[in-house]
Amino acid sequence: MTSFPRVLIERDTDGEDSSSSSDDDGDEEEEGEPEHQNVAEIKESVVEDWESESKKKSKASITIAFKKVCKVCKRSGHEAGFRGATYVDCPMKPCFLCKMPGHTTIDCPHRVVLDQGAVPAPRRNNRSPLDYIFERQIQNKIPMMKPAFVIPDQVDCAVIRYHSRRITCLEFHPTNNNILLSGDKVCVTQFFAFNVACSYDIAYDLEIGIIGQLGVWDFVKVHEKTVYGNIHSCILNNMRFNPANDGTLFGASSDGTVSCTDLETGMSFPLMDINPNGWQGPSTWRMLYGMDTNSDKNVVLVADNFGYLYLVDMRSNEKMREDTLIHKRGTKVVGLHCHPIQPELLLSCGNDHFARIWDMRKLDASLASLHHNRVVNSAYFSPQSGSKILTTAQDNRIRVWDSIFGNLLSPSREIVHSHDFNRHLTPFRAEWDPKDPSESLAVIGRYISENYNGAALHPIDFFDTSTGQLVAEVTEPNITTISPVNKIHPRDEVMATGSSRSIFIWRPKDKVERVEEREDAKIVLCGGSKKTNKKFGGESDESDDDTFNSKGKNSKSKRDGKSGRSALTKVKAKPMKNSKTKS
DNA sequence: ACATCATGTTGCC
DNA sequence: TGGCAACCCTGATG
Repeated sequence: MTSFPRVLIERDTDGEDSSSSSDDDGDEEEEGEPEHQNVAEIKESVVEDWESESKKKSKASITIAFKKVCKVCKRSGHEAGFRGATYVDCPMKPCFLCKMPGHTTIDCPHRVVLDQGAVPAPRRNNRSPLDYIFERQIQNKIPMMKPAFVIPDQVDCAVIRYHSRRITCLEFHPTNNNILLSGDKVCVTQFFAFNVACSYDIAYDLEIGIIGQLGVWDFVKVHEKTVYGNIHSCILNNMRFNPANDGTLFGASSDGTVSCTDLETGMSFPLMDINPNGWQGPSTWRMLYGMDTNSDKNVVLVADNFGYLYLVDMRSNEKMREDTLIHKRGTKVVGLHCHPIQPELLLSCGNDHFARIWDMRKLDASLASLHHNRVVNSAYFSPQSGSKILTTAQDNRIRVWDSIFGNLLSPSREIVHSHDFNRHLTPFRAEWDPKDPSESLAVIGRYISENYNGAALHPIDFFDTSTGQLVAEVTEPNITTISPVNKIHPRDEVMATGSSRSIFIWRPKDKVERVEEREDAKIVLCGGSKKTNKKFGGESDESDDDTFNSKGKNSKSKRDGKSGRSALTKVKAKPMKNSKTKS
């Protein structure tokens, strides 16, 4: 409260403020805001000490100042924001975590603080007879001792500022264990901006590709300071390796093509173009989002922003069937996933608040529709048996659906977890640990921060979805940014994280060399200036050839870099043009 | 320690 | 259905 100014005046007429106070829960006109009814008087430059104001304006001075208002609800008397490393919510809004009114995240029952950090509610639904049946059945099948989860919880190496924009997807190489692919995305509007302020149709006429970046990084050779440069590709919404040839990668692109990129050369060619007639206006321009490959059927599956699914033969590049509407017409299909065992089964999810299970032989009706309250960011079959489905929705809930022991009408588990939508962040997606034999470990980054000894950090959460328990929250003091993209290695005890423009490789603590050893050359700084997070990329060793070494010092100063644009040559991510031209 | 800005999407009307 | 605001913990930069 020391941050409140002593003298307050309502900032006047933000047109929408009145509307915002009306649209959000007009029920909460509590006595905490006596001055709200007196705005007119206050605007008459009645100035009050904020503390006495709460005691009903007794005196008026002449001083004029601006009243501090809450940046969330635009009202006075409180202020949302950080107090040190703890974020204080606006009390006028529903809980930012569970979305229920009446409390804030600090008091949220889904954010019980134990030791340090957040523990979710054990589960929302009461146990049903199905649960007990499930337990009895599964107990006969699994070993008595459930193997312990392996949590890669210590940063082993990192590439700082690898990409020029935020990272959108990560993919481990299917055969080379040490290769990580990363994609970023230049937004269409930015594309408009720097390409002479043109629009999509002009770009189309000019045959300008929309540029996203594809990074290929050998994270073991970071020691030897070898980082492959970035390969330009078209804007990637999703990528998958070609199951028949791990040297090529398929990409679903917003330009409506399925691209096939050769990782050696960086050359790519379109497998399919769903805008064969070119630009007919934004209402008809189709963009591809969800994608997966099916090696049994030799098809690439992609889905677009109008709800349609397309199948392309990988070898002949022929479309396999008529375009099929699989989600509400006009809504984006953001995710596709093929069942790991049964090649006919397909899972899709999209902006119509549904995830759907399909039999690919009979796509006119879905086998099941999993309803969510908000947009579904992702939906994945469990990696081994495919019997469970993990979905992430924008209502801040992770759901597990059981196709064997559950009825799929409602999730078998709901975990409240902070992963809100934010236009600046890549959408969060909960992902299975592909190595977990019990198919229960899932990872997802957390939006809201926790105060870790004075530092506001956004952990990466590991859930045991079979119990709903948070089993690990992984943090690193030097990663102060949110980590929406996380991928667990399919074979090694490794996890990759994309956080803002940087990539981090985690391993279990006992598998990481001691810090003294790794300080030498495990953090590579790419591109831009070196103002980065504290230790990572801190002081640079400019005498080095093409990378910066991390010194692990200056963990205090966040902006301690000096100049240092010079020393990055071949390693760096090519900076995007950042022209300010706008029409 | 601030201010600014980039600029996507959802959901409502 | 199309148009249009609101959007809460961003992150980089100056």
